[in-house]
Amino acid sequence: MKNKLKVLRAEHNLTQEQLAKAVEVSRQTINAIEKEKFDPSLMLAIKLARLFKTEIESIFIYAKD
Amino acid sequence: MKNKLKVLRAEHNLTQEQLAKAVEVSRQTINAIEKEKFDPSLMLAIKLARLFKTEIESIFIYAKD
DNA sequence: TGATAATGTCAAGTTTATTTTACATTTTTT
DNA sequence: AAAAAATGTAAAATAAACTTGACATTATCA
Repeated sequence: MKNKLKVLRAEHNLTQEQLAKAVEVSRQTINAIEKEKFDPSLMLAIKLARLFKTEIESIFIYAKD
Repeated sequence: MKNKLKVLRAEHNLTQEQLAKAVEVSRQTINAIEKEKFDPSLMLAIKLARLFKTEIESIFIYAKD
């Protein structure tokens, strides 16, 4: 699954640390998601979408097969 | 986190087994999510929203605090 | 009513998300 | 250029999602 977190974060002028705090996870979690080491939980995805006032699907792009 | 899976599944006339197959998880996973034992992964949530042609947020409702 | 399908649930195991700690590298600021 | 801030990364531990298999209960149907 691909994602646009890094771009969104840049657009909003946030550090990984600040974003992490805003959605209540560790900085390493944000980093790992940006680096696409793993996908966020549904709850974290919802929090991120809310924060950036956008759709989950426009942040996290999953193309089937 | 609350969800409307059971209702959606009923509206679409699907058994847990059929739904499980459609989104490629086990029947027990569907059952556990309906019973709110745990939340789906982001990928599974996306698949379910696609299948039911609706928004993730209208299936899975997370109220903060 | 008796058979069959559907659902609920449990245990044990695997995989994935997330944490903490720690340190190295890169970027920004003074 | 030196200091400080931000990012990348890794290991070890924990928690959560998910699997398979098995069985019990409930609903549907012939």
